[in-house]
Amino acid sequence: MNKLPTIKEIAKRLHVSASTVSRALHNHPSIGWVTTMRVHKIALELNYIPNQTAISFKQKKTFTIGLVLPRLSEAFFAAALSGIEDYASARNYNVLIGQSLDNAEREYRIIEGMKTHRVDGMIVSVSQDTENFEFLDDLKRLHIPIVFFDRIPNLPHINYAACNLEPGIMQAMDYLIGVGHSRIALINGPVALLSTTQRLEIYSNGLKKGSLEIAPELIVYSDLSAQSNHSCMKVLLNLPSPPTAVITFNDYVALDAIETAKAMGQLINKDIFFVSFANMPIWNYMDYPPVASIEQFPYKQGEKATEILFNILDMEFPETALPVHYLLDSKMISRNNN
Amino acid sequence: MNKLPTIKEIAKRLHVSASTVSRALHNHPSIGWVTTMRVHKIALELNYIPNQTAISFKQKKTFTIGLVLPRLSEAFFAAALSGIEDYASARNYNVLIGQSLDNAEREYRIIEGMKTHRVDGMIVSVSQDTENFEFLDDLKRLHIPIVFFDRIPNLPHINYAACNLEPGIMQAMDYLIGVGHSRIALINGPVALLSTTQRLEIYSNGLKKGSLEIAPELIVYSDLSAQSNHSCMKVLLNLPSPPTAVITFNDYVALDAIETAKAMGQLINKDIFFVSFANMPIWNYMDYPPVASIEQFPYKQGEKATEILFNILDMEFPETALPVHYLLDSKMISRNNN
DNA sequence: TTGTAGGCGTTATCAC
DNA sequence: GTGATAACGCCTACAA
Repeated sequence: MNKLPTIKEIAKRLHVSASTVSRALHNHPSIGWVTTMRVHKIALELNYIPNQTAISFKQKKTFTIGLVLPRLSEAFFAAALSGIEDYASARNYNVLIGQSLDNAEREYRIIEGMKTHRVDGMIVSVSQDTENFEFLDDLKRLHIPIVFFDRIPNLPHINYAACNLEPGIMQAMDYLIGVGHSRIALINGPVALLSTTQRLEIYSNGLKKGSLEIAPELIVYSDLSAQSNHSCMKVLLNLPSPPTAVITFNDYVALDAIETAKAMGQLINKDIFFVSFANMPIWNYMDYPPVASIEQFPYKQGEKATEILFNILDMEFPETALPVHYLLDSKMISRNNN
Repeated sequence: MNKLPTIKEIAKRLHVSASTVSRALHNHPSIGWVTTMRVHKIALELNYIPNQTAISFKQKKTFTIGLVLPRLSEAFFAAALSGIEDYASARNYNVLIGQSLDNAEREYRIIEGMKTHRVDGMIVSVSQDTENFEFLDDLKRLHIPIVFFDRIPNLPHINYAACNLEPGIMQAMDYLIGVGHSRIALINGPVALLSTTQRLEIYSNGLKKGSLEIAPELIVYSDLSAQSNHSCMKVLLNLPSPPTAVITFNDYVALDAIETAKAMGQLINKDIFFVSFANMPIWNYMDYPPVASIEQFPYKQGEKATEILFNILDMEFPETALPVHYLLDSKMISRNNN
């Protein structure tokens, strides 16, 4: 049972003290050039691998950030994760990941784990049914800064990176109204979500701006299940005066809605037009894509959230940091090839 | 600057020793019922949060597994990650993640980091150009078991979970030949990948089994870039006797190939048929999906890899563990609705 | 330029 | 049942 080489082991071989080795390995200027070289040489020979658990323990710093996402298999979050991992790894930080599956209790357990793990910071996109935010107090006590991302709880004094839906939706509404649509529907999401409220509000403003009346029957709510998406679309098409354009809560809703519309004999981008949120890369390959997507740049959002987090981590007195709100402007991507 | 409560702090308050508190918190049977209760009560009052960095250091165990994937934004790997995270979190393990972006050097650095981090085990899907596997020696020295997954290096004595492509491809070949195709092309991947060789071999066997000749001009190789995918398909369609069916390396290749075929005036699932690997959920929404997909069950593969890893972690003498090879049978999913 | 000593929070061993 | 003590590997005043 041969043990792993430690700093002490290197010290013994070179007849110097452990502190000298420690300093030499960090290229501390106070250590002589010769000694430093000799230490590095032996370290290489012995294949010394520093023990991060000891370092983390001593330094009270793990070089790890915790990331909590609702669902890793959703393209949007996978892209965000990618951006976060990129940014963190460039800063030599590790990413500890947890998926809540939109379950508040699971989410709580994940955060609990990350607290005991003493991650240096957290990035969280909260689950749909999270109502208890007591964990924020603990995080404060532990000096673990947290940045929310995309799914933002309605709380004061929090850091977040998110998308400003306004520009994208307004562009889409302007466009739709501009080409003559007057019956524009909205398949919205769960009312508990902030972004649902936002969509509704901006949608209403868009109609107003275009001098159109709000028709309550054109606003429906899906719980985001496939079944619910389908039935929403069905309801809309069965109206006495059905919509000619539909804005859907996200791409997954759009997929289902488009499917339903086709099944009900509608010609996509002819009889009826769709606008969706998120812009899955895959749309480019589809035959009946939405006429426009409202791009929310998940990768960029992830990067930005990480940047905010690292800015806080780099501060000398993070506790004095003011909350940072980063709003990335959404943007309409048109697929109208007239 | 009020410090966080530690075991010592609890001990002081109760006028007992730190050892007693530690044991009580773990509900050790040797500690009296009353003491145990009192400790738990105070711990709750003080909101004691155990310091995992200290525990990891002391126990030489981090309750963390390292996961290295080529690309988090690929649906296949995102699904696998989801399976791995599920399994690990159910066992109260954390997942540390790194994406190599199919870059051997990046991958090396990630693994380096996970070594110093002293993860308890690793799951790796190697990058395309990884040739140096010296890190395996270090991992052995560190007693960090490693399980390879999906992308398996050609080395002896390794644990892995992967998909056996044979059943899926054979089913697809049988099907295609059965309905009368005799010009079946293969758009294969980079020759460096084991799975490329496998696809070629099984494809050949399939032809032989169906008493068809191997036509070398029907076998082309893509570097998996969109451009390369497109040009592969173009080459095939420009043959004097073009294929009527094409098996593509994966879904992304299929997307491009189908696009090219359409652009060149081919009617999908009429003039020409496609078979692809992986079965992205999105195909169900597409108008011209491949007639069949060879499903590789990424979530399940991820779960299985994790299961293998935990079996090793649970062993008393893991160093004596024989390599475990888990091959999940691929399966053809038909979209033929005749 | 280098060495000494102490300690981070927890657990295991041994003693009582 | 409980306590005292040492140890894990590393870093950092402070001393020399």
